Amino acid sequence: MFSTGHHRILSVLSRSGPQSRTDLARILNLSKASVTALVRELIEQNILDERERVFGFGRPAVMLGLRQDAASFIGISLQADPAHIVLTDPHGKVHRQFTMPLVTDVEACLAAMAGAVQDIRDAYPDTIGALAGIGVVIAGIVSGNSQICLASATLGWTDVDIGPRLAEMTGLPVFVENDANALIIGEQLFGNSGELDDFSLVFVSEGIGGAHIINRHLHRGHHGGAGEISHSPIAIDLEALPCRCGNRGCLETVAALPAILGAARRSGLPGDIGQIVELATEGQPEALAILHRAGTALGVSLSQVIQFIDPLRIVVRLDPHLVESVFARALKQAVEAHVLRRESYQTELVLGPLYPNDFATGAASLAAQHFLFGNTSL
Amino acid sequence: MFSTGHHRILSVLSRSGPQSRTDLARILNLSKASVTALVRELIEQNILDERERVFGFGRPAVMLGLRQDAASFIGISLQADPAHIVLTDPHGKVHRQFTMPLVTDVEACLAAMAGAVQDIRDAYPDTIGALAGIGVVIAGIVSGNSQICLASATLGWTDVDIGPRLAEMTGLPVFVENDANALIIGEQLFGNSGELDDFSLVFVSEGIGGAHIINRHLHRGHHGGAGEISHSPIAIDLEALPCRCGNRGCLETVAALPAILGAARRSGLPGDIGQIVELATEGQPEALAILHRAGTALGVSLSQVIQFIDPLRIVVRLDPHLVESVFARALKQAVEAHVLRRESYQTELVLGPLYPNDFATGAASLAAQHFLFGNTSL
DNA sequence: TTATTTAATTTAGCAAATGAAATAATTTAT
DNA sequence: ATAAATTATTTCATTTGCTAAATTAAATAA
Repeated sequence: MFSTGHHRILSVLSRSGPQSRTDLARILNLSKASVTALVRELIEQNILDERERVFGFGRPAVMLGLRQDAASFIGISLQADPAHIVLTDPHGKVHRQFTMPLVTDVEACLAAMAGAVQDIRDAYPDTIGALAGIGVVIAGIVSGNSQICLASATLGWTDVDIGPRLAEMTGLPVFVENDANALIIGEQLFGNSGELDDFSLVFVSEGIGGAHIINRHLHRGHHGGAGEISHSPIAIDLEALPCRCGNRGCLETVAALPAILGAARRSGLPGDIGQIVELATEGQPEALAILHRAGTALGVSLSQVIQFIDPLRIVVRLDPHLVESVFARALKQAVEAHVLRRESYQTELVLGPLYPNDFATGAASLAAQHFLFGNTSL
Repeated sequence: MFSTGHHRILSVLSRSGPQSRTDLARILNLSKASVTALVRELIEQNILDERERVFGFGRPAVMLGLRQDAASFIGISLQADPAHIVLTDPHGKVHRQFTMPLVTDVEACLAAMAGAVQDIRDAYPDTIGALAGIGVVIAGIVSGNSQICLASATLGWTDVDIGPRLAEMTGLPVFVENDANALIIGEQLFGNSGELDDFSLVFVSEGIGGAHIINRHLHRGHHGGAGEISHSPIAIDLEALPCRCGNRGCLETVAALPAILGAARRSGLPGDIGQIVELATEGQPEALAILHRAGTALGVSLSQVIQFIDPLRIVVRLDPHLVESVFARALKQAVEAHVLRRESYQTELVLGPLYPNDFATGAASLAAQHFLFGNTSL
């Protein structure tokens, strides 16, 4: 349908906002003749439209923008209970969202997802762009391309081909991805890191997950497990707790949400993260210690990521309460202390809140990425 | 000069050995017509030649191979004193090698390198292929493309443009690269890991260096420092030594060659790695402990690399004496213990010797890679 | 010998991109 | 107001890199 040329143009417009034809030719190293032709076709297909004119010396440049109604995408997160479902446009704006109970039975889950898709289709005849794809997020391992869930502990699935099944049921392209990977694609496509060639993302919730964009592409690793960070051996000296992986002192046993809540409970503190953060802010010593230790542990792990991979930025997404807490300060301190001092340059650390919706939005970004970029690089 | 098509063919032949035209068409997803034309041009340029015929059912296939005299390459290692210089063919075979004292004065160093190149040119009129490029290796940070040495502690250089300077003096393309990066390109092009999409390499000598091939490409990281592993915080619990980076307990203070020799000296053992390994083999407790500790420390760091990046293989290059020692066994054990158990699959760990020559050969591979592959992927 | 099979080449042609010239829409200078 | 300059975009003839289909080449099997 669309050629690489089309996708390359969409890629630039999605990432850097409206550009003129001449800009595009320069950015993409294409001739102006080619850009004219490619843009004409994209306008005919109602993917792009002409925006305001920018006046300079000579003939004004006509800016070209990605239409909000070029297409729409459904994102489904099976990452936790309840499942979240969103409908987005190509810019990542959420137009509709709801939840439904997570069903672990494969057939029932497929039926529920197909039903949700049908509901959305019924409710949205054509006010926004035509539905162009579905993304599904699971916590677990997904095969690189065949869109099969190889293993998921939360769902209890092994080698389940939800991708092809849901595609058949809905008649739409379906993309399945691991939670951290979906989150980083969402950050790349819908977030603020689209211009970066290399960046990493780590999220902290029930577990700790990580993913890397390397050379503009998601780095899956050889068996799809790249970005795994939760079992970094971090607490050798401290009272190392046993981890579900069999070792002791893994990052997850110190810095994941359940670990923080568990430590708080053992210290007689309330079992709610908001309250714990508040106590720490008021100076309560146990709360401070627990959050400080968790932040430091994650910081040390991130310093390793920085040394090994040297990304331009690491995005850390965590509970909104933690974003401005001791946890965050300890994290930054630990990174400062453990990263080899560099004259010119420092990996940027960006902390932001993680909302349950974000996984579903990430899921939608998978479908959007495919629609906009095809298999293109740049 | 050569198109992407040519380079893609050379890439396959270099990596997988001789192939028929039909094989190439299948491997590269090209039409047989294209392969015929591209191969004809490469044969006319004396890059390829026809080899033996392989008989099957129908018409026999003519195998095509990369000519040993297609071109030759000079590799210069300024990684340590003395500097090593090699002359190789496109398969990485070393045809001539020698050393010269390392000079840290920039002008003197350039003059020495240019002189060495001229000597080689004089001594080798045209018995092997025409000289097609020069690679230079330094211990330090090199800018991504402009071939400028940004910083090197051993040489005391900052922002020195040896690449362009040497290119001007010799009239040949020059490629400058960091030591670990050159080593991994050498492994990819001249070694046994050419078919792998993702692998990592770590070497242990005066320091510890690492590099990653991701998606067939060298991953330099945003400021060229990717692969940095020597300052992983590893020895928190043990008697952590101060490191030149300012922290304590870095991997380098435990597992690098000087660290091992230093620990041995403090225990009253001889200051030679061969003797230390021999003592350990005989069961001498201090020697065993020192090597075991060093191997374990490196193993723990590598387990982190495996979790974060999930490469298909990690190549570890170290002193020949260490390859079959307690160090190696401890390293493998530590990796086994710390990597999250995987059902189907395990990152392969390959230990091999590191000879002083290898950096120079790696340097030559940089030039060879450019000659053979251009800027191509696959 | 003849049919079959696989490899390689030829041929005509397409799709994407290009360079150079032409056209369009402005601002600045006169 | 008009002409000159400037920059954006389009047109058009052409090149580049590839392909599909038919053809030729060189072998084996019957």
